Amino acid sequence: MYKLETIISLAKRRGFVFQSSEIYGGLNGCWDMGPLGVELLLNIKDAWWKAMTYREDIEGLDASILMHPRTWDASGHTKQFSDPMIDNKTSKSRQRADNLIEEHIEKLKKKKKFDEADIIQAKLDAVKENTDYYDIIIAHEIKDPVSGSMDWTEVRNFNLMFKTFVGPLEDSSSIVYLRPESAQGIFVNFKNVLETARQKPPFGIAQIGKAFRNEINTKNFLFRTREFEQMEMQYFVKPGSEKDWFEYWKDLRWKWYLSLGMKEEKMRWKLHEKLAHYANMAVDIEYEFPFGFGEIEGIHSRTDFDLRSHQEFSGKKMEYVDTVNQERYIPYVIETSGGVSRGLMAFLCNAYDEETVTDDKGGSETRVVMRFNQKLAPVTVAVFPLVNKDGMPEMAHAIYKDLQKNFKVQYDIAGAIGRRYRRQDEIGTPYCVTIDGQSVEDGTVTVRERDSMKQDRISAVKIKNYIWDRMD
RNA sequence: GCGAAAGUAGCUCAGUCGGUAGAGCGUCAGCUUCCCAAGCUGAAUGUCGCGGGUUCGAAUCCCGUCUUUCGCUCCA
Repeated sequence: MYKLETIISLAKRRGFVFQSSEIYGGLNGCWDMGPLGVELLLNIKDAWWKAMTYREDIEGLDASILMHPRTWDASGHTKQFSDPMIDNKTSKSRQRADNLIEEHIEKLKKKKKFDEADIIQAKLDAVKENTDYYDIIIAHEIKDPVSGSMDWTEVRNFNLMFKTFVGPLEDSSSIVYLRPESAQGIFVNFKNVLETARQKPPFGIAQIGKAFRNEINTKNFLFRTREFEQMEMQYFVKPGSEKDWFEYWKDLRWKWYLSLGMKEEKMRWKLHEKLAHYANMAVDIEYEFPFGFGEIEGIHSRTDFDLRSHQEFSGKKMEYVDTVNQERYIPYVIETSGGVSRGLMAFLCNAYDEETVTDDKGGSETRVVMRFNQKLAPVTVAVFPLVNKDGMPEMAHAIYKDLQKNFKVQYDIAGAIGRRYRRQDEIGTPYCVTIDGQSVEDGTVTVRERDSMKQDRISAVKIKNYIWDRMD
């Protein structure tokens, strides 16, 4: 297991990821994709888009980030997306008020004080205002688990949605939110897509887009950021069939990561024990990062919560009418939701490798190799003239220009050939094409494969097919 | 948000007692080189995170602030 700093350092050194606004000291938890990072990012999104939408039952969508404020009333975010927090003045610890009370109830149950536990539970269920949490905490003398003190502040709300204003007047009537999830853009367009794309359940809508959450704190490089991108697909199914489709998508999404070279031993399923208000089944795919396992994708069975809620709040019917079987229903939804930059970070960690290589003289050194899957590698092929003379640069450059029509290619003439190979290893380029003295005479080149460092001599005109043959 | 640590060249880091900055690697130019980073010559790159204070003088001492890392907390 390599350290996260090692990977961040390489990401910076080679132009994968930079800190946002770095020259001004950076902005907390915001990151920019450099020249190689953006290629990797686009390759991940492209692989996802093709896997999800190049099939008959899924349509694409790109919804606006700003949405009608009522959207968030319907989705539950206005209410549920703000956490009631309470601070302890003695220990300076901050707790979620509702969690604090729930823990207290658990403790009482362990002590077999069921009567008191039930009373508090009933009060907790009836909470309407933040002061209600406070009253429970004071009335039942709930102490700070850190200090044991009861020196609490009032309960305050921490809203995780970014606010901004539409139009020139910054008053409450013009408040809009940056979407905290991209899913709602799909739900509000359910009927539009259903009709214009002439689909019927089971079918899905896929979208890649940014979402924003004003997290209390950001963490672990790209893992938790306030601005992030999601790859989401909402699959609409007939109520009653959701369990089968849930299993279907679990299986497919797991295999998608494997198909891009993710190591299965680094992945695991995490079952949600506490379900969100909208879900009846939920699992995460987790990847083992250097700091531990973390979610990279969630597969959730969202029931008809979202569509039903939008129907209620908007007054527009969200039903599918099956004219053949003469039935109408609000579809159930299976959601697959992956974090793009979390995925990128997982693929970065997954690719990073150091190996010891020995040279002719018996010395040894460390070779840093990013073992990206060929579909994800930021640069697919690099072209080098072996030496900078005898017609080799000219031939190499012509091959470079030709490969550029189909691939992301680098041309490198600087330094010894071994150095150039290593530069490509460090950014994960799967193939290096070298033009040597024989090339100029018979039109063949050597293709060097990144992981094995083995070389094949092939005709220059066959390079593209050579790469494509290995792409699948 | 709390606690702790850190921030000096692109990266990794050194910098003594306070006297206006260095190394290795990398990068760039040229030479050399017929296959795996180590040859030769030369070059560029720093308001020492930012702001203030103390001092004749601050990378160094003090205060504030920002950022990062770790631990809590949080992650419907």
